[in-house]
Amino acid sequence: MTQYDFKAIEAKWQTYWTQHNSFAAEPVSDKPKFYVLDMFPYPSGSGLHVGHPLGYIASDIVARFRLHQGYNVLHPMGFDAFGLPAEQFAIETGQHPAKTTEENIQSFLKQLNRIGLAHSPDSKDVKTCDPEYYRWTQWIFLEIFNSWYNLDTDKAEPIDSLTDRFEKGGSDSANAYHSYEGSFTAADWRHMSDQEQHKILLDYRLAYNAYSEVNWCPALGTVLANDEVVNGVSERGGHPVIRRPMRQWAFRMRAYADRLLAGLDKIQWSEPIKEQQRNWIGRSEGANFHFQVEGSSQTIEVFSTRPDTIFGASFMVLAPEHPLIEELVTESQRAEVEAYVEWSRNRTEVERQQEKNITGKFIGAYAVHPFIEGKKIPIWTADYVLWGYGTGAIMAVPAGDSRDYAFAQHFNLEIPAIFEGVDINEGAYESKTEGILVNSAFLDGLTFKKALKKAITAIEEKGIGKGTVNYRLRDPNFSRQRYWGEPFPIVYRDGIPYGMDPSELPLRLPEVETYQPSGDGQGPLANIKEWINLPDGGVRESNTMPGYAGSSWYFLRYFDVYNKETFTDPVKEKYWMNVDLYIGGSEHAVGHLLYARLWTKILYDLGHISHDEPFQRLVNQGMIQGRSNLIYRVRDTDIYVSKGLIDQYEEVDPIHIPIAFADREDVLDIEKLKDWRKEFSEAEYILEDGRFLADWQVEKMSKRHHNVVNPDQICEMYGADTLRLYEMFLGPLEDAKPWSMQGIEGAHRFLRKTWNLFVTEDGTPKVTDGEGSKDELRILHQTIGKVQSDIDQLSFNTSVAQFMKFLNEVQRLKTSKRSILEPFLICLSPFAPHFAEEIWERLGHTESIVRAKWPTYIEEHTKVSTVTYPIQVNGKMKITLEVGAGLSKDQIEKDVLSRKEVTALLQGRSLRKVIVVPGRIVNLVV
RNA sequence: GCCGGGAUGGCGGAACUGGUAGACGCGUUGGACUUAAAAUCCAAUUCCCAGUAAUGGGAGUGCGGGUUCGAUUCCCGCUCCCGGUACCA
Repeated sequence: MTQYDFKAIEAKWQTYWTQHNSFAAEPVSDKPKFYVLDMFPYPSGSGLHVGHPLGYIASDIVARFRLHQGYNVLHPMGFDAFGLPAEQFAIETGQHPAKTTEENIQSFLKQLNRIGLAHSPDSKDVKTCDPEYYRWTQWIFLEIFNSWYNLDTDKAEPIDSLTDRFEKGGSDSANAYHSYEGSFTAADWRHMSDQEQHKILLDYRLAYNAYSEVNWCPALGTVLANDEVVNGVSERGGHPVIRRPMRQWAFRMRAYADRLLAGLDKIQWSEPIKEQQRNWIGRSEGANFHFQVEGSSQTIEVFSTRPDTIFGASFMVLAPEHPLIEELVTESQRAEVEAYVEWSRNRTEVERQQEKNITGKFIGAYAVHPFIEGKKIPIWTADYVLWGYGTGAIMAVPAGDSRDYAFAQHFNLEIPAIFEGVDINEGAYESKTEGILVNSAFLDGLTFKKALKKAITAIEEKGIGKGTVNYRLRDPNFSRQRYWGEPFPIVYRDGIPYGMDPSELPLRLPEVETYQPSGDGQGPLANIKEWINLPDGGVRESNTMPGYAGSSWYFLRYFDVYNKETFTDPVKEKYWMNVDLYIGGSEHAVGHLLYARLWTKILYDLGHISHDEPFQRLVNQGMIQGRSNLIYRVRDTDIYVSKGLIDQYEEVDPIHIPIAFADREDVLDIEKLKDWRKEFSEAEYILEDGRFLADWQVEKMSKRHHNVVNPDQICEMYGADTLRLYEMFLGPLEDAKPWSMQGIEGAHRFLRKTWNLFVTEDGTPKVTDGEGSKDELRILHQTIGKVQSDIDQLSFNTSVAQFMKFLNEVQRLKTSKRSILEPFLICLSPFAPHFAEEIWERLGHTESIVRAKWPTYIEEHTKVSTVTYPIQVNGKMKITLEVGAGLSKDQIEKDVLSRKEVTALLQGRSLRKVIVVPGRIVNLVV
C-alpha cells in the first residue's frame, strides 16, 4: 500500500540532489550556457514569505527546463544582507546585526531548500555583508572614486589619465563631466599642493562628496528613510522630522544618462519597465536662460522645455529653497515669505507634489520680460517647483502648462493667450504637436517644433541663455548614517577624502558597543573614536554605503564565488555574462535595476568586464500581496482610535501592526500590541462597542507592513511540489495577486491522482508498452507544446491547467502507455521535481530525471490549423472562411464543410464573413 | 501630483493577431460508495425570466461614449485598486 507520501519523497530527493551536487554549473564549458537569476532576497527576520517563491519557482522551472535541453545552467541564490531591519533590531535588542543576519540566512536557506530549488550550491555563499564579498564592493567603489568621465570618448577613465592632462595642459585639456567652477593652467596645477590638487579632483571624480537634504529626526537622533516618515513625523513614535542638509557621497550618474537610455534599446525588457526607466532619467530638451530682476543686478536662471511659449510668461516661481528669495524679498512680504519657506522646507517632495491645495507667496519683486518691452513679471515662491530639478526656478506660462494654469487661476494672475483658437478660460493647452502661436512677436504662426528652434536661437542671440538638455535623473546619494553597511574605504586628511590602498581591503566593520546613532547626524561609526581617528591624523568616513551597493554587482560574483584575487575572473565573466533571464519584482524597476546598469557600465569602461548591460532579459513577477492591519493614531498624540471612530478626529495617521494581532473580524488584541513595542504600552485606546477595530488593506507583503505569510506551513501540509504547482497556477507570473489559500487542494489532488496513474496500490509501476493512439498523442503533444511556449512567455498558470487537462484526458482514455506517460512526466518535472524523480525511479530509471532529454512533440498534433480561402458571393464580395479551433489537421479535414457546400450555403446572401467551427456555421455575418 | 500596471462568474483565473466569453482549479449543489464520516468517483454550476421537463428568451468582461457586420481585445473620457516616487529592500 503506497500513497503519495510527499514528505518522505521530498526529503529523499533533496538529500539526493545535495549529495550528487546535481545543480553545480561547470565553471566554463563548450556547452551553451544559460544564466537564470533571481533578485536575491534580503533575509528578513520574518523569514521567506509566500511572495518570494513565486519568482524563484518560475526561474527554477526555466533552469530545470534548460537542463533538460542540455544547457550548462547557472541558477544561483545569494543574500542581500546589509539593511535597516537588522540594524533596527540591534538597536532594540543589542543583538549584533551580523548574528541576526546569519541566523536569518540560515533559516532562509532551510526554507529555500525545502522548496526544492535547483540552485548552484556555491552561490549561497554570496552574502553582501561578508567581508570577503564587501571587500570587492569597496574595491569597486574605489575604482569609481578613482575615475572621471571623458566626454570626448564618452566613457569613464582612470583618474591618472586626468592628472596627466592637467599636468600637460591645465583644466582646459580635459573635456570632462565635472562640477569644478574655476580654471587653471598646467603650471598652476604643477605648483599646487597635493591637497589642492585632490580638492580639485573631487569635482571630477565619478564618486564625490556633496551636500544633500535628509530627513532628520532630532528626538531619535537619526536620519530616516522617506517611508519612515508619515505626515511629517516619524512612523516609529511619532516624533517631528525636519529636512536638513548633510555632506554625503554621490555618483555622477548624469554623465551616464544618455548611455543608460540608449542601452535600453538593446535589451529585452518589458516596454513598461523601459518606459519607467526612461521617465526616471527624464531627458528633456529645452533652454536655460536668465530673467533680469527689476531694480537689481541679479538675474534668475530658469530651465524650460517650452521656451517657445515665452510670450505667455506672466509670472515666475522660485522653489522655496532658492537662495535668491532671501535677497529679493521685499520687506513688506518678508515675514509671510519666510514663514512659507520654513513650512515647505520640512515637507517631502512627494507631499509637496501630492498636495491638492495650491500654495505660494508673492515675494514682492519683479522680473523683466526679455522680449516684451516694459513687461513686469511678478516673482513668486511655491513648493510645486522643486529645487532639485532644472534650476529650481521657472517662468510660468499658464496658457501652456496645467500646473501654472491652476496656480494663476488660484491667485488671480494674468493668463496671456498665446495659442490660436484656444480659449484661455478652458485650461492649459499642452499639445506639442499642434497649436499655432499668436501674440508671440517673431514666433507668431509657428508650431512647437519650429518655434522651439527659433526661440532658442533668439535667446542665444540675445546672450541671455542657450539650448540645453536637462535630466530629471539626480546623482544618487550613496551615504547612509547607519552601522550595518559597507564602510567606505576613505580617509579624510584636512577635510579632503583620499581612497585607501586596495591592498588594505577589506576595511572591516568595527565592533561597536551601541548601535544607536551618534545623535549629531553622524552614523554610529562616529562613536568609535579609535576606529574613526587614525594615528597619523587621518579620519575615516563615518557613513556606510546604502543597500544598493552590494546588489549593484552581485551577479558578477556568482560564477566566481571564492576568488580572492579579483572581484570576478574575466574568462568566466566572458562566458557567463550577461544574465539570460533576470526575474524579480517590478518595485525595483528604477532603483536597483538602474544602479546595477550604472555599475556595469562603469566597470565596462574601466575594462574590467566585457558586457555593458547586465541583464539581457528581464521579467517582473507580479507581487503577491498581503493583507495588512492598520490602526489609527490621532495626529501628534499618543491616542489610538478604533476604525469606526476616526471621523470624529481631525487628523489621524495609519500605523501598520502585525496581522496576528487582529482576529477575523478585525478585533484588535490590545494586550498583544502593548507587549510588542513600548510606544504602544502606555498609549490610550479608544474603543467602539467595547472593542477596538483595526482597519485593513491589500498591499505589498513586507516586514514593514507586518503582513508576511510564511510558506513553511504549506510545505508541511501539502508538500513543496504542491506549493510550486499552486503558486504557478495562481495566475500569470507578471500579475499582482493577493495571497489566498483557496484552491491549493486542487493542486494537491492533481498530484495524488497523477501518482495513482503511474503506480499501483502496492507501489509497482502501472505502465504498459505500446504506441500511443492519435487521441493520446494529441493530448501529450499539446501538453509538451504548451509548456514550451509558456517557458518563453514566463507564464505558467496555463501549463498547470494543461497538466490537469492531460490527467482528465488520459483517465478518460484509460491510458497507461509508457510512451505517453513518460514524456508527460518530464514535462511535469520542472514544476514538481521531487514527485517526478520518485516516479521516474519507480519506472526503472537509474539516472536522475534532472537531465533527461526533453521530449519532442509532433507539430500536427498541437498546431491550431486554420484553413482560409476566399469565396466569391454574388460575384463581388470576398469572403474568408476560417476553420480551426485547436484541432488537428485530419480532424478539420474530416469535419469541415467542403468549399462547395459553403458556397452553396451562401448563395443569395450578402455576407462578408463566415465563421465556421467543425461541422456547423457559427456566425453568419450580414 | 507625476510615472507604470490592473479590473472578466461566489473565488483564482482562461480566451493565440478583433470572431462560440467563462478553459483549468476552488467553492457550492445533487448523486454513488460507506453503519456513519473522511477520502474517492459521477453530474450540475455566469446571472435573470418562463417551463414538470427536454428547452426557450433576455442580460453580461469596472463606468460612459466611439470605431466595426462583430469588441474582454482597438480608440476617447472617467472611477477604483496596486507598484514606484530617489534613505524599505
